[in-house]
Amino acid sequence: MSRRERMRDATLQEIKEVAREHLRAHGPAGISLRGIARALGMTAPALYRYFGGLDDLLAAMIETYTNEMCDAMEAARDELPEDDAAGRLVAITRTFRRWALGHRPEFTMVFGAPVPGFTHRERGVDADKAGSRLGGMFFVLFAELWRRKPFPVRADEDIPPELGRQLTAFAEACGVDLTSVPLGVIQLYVGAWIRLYGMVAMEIFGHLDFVIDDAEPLFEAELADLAELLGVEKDKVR
Amino acid sequence: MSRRERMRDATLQEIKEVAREHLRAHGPAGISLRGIARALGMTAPALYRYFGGLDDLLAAMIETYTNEMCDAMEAARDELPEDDAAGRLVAITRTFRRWALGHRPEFTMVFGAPVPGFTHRERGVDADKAGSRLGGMFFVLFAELWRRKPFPVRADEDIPPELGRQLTAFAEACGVDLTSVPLGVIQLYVGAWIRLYGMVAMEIFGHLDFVIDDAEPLFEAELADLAELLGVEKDKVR
DNA sequence: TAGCTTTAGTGAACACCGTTTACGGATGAA
DNA sequence: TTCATCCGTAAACGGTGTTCACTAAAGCTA
Repeated sequence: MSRRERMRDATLQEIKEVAREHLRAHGPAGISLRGIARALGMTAPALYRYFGGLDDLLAAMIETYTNEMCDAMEAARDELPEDDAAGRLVAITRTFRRWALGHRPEFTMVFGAPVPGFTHRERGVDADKAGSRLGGMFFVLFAELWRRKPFPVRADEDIPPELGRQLTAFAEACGVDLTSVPLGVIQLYVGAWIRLYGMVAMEIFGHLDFVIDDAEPLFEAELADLAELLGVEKDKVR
Repeated sequence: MSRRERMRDATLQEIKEVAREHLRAHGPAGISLRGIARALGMTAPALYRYFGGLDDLLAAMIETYTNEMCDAMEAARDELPEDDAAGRLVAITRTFRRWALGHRPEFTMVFGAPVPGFTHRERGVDADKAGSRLGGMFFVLFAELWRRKPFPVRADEDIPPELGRQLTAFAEACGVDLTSVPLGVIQLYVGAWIRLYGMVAMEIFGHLDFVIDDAEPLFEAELADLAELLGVEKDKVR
């Protein structure tokens, strides 16, 4: 790695660090190329040597944060033995919320409403990759849990064909073979993921303020509900 | 009402109309005082006679859209007889999603991540009012449904005291008397609201794209699940 | 009707922003 | 030593929210 490459990499990293500081200090809307450049003792156009523009920087940030979050969740998962799918699922779920609470602006960038024109252009591929990694993480554990100790799910014939088609396509994209897991498991997984997202997003975005002041007990109750659905013993949750 | 007041009210309305056109054409980030003023044949500072600034205008827009959405839902509800709580609940739920799909930018403003500095300052009171109206609408139907034909819920003693306290406070704020409805109903309601929010928000924000292309079957499946939980007959849903 | 007050709207200015362009140096390779 | 590559700058364009001093019209009052 040449000297030049090292230098380039260093400032690239520095840019992302300062960008994060600004994000944490002033929120997603407080990120500006000029501001970052100023903090770095540079001028704004210099940043165009490193990013195609503001949107590119934001996309890179989103990718970084998504991976960070996934890493945190995988780390929490790997603290438990591989055969404890239930424990791992619970750990991963709690970590998701904890990470969100400790990284509110980052969570907002990753899981909030995307800025139009930004969404489908630059984000596209990367977001899908990140989404699959996260979604896949949960799904694999779901499938694992079901294989070890099946929990009640909707019968294949009770799932509308159109939904079944989509769930099948998703499972295939996750690399899970469909012969070992019925469609109902996939549907239950998607439902659980929606509940988890809804819970945390509402809390972070302040949409739960009108009903509740501290969301932790509610979250734990929801978690317990989900665990019950999956046939997880109560002592695994508490 | 004086002539001046009528004039003032007319331009005020005009401003909000143009603002909405810009919102629908260019998304939430595309709303600018200068742009609106230009479309109205005015200059930007003139708008300060009507709104304290951009944030105030955005807050007013959010309030308008929230009320519109609630109106649409109430209208859908009132098409069914008062004693058909189940049917009303289903109708209201579908209307929520339909409204969101037909008003994506508006939904994003109302239910997306708030801009910091904006959230807790101007929004505060109004958002709470709107949130209660919407939340209350669902909750009242939930309570009604349970009173007519109780569905299984968590026993009071199985709900952690801290959560119970918060649920109680919420029910009181909604004006529902607690003697007629157990805590479990409130908890189930909150859970259902979270699922509904999660489902629609993920769809609108594109966070479901990696798993599904058309969310309608999934939504209907989730709705059927919820209906089952509430002991609603299958033919009420389909 | 004359005079005064309130109000809507303007123009200029300030301080930001993203982005493009042309240009200077320094670095690295031949 | 020469030459190309790359990093960074300065200047400029067009956009933004917001403030301030100001004008002109509308409404009220004596």
